[in-house]
Amino acid sequence: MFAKCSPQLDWVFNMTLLTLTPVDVSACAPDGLSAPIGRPEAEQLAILLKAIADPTRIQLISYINASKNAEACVCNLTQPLALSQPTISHHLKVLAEAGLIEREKRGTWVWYSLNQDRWKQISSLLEV
Amino acid sequence: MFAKCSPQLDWVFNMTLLTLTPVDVSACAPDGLSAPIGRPEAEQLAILLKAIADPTRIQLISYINASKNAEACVCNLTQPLALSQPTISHHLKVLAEAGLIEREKRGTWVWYSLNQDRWKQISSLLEV
DNA sequence: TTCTTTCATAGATGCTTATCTATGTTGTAC
DNA sequence: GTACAACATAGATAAGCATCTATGAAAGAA
Repeated sequence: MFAKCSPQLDWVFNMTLLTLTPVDVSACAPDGLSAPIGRPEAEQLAILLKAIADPTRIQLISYINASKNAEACVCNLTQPLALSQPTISHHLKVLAEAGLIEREKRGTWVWYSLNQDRWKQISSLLEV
Repeated sequence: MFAKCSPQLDWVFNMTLLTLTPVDVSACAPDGLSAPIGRPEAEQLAILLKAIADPTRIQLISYINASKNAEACVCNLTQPLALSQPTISHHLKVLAEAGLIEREKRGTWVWYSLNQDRWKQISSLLEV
C-alpha cells in the first residue's frame, strides 16, 4: 500500500502520476521501517477519493459509462437519478474538477465522458 | 468501470467480493448499453470509499503499514499525527468497521494491522 | 428581435462528520 | 484491595457538504 520500502517504487510511481510529491525513500529506517505518507500528500489523495466517495457520483459515473458512446448530457442524467438539475450539475462539477470526467459542449448540450487514464491511475494507486 | 456489459464479469465478481448485489446483466440494452449500478450498491460502495477518503485515515493506514511488523497501537499513532487519543481511536474505528484494518488486543495495548485482502478487493473494484 | 431549452451559479438549509474534553472500562503492577 | 496506563465511549461544537429554489448565461428557433 501507500508506502513500502522494499517494493515501493510502485508508490513513488503512482504518486508521480497524480502529480504528488514522491515519498522520501531515504527516510526509510534500516530495520525495515518504511516512510509514511506526509500530510500534504494525504490531503491531496483524500480530495481525489472524496470525489468518488458519494453514492450519487458513483451512479453518475456508472450511468455515463453505461450510456451510448460512454457519454451523457445533464438532461439524460437528471431523470434516472431523481435529482434536480442543479444537483446533478454540482456533482458533475466535482467529478470534473477531480479530473475523473471530461466536459465537452456541443451546441446547447454539454456532454460528459469518463477520463479513463485518470481511473487507471487511481486503480493502480490503491494496489497493495 | 462499474458496469460493463461485454467484459463485465469483473464487475459482478468484484461486487460479490464486497458482498454487494450483483448487477442485473439481463437489463443490458441490445444496442450496446450496459446496466448502470443501482442505488443500494452505490451507497454501499460510497460507505467503503468514504472510510478511506480522509487525510487522517490515509495517514493512519500509511503509518500502520510503515511500522514494524506492519502493526501499531494507538499510543504509537497519536504523537506523529498530532491529534488527541480519542480522535485517533475514532478514525481507527471507522477503518475497522469498513473492514480495512483489524484489531487485536494484547494486554493493555490494542494493535491495529491492515486487512490486505480487503485492500485487494478495493483495488480490483476500481479497475477500468 | 423574442421565446424556449440546456446548463451553470448563488444562496439557503439541514444533515453529516472531524475534533475536542470529560468520563468509563479494562488490564497490569504493587 | 488501590493506583496507574491504554483505549473506548459520550456529548458538544464547528466545519463541511448534499440538496433545494431562484436566477443567470448561452445557444437555437421562430
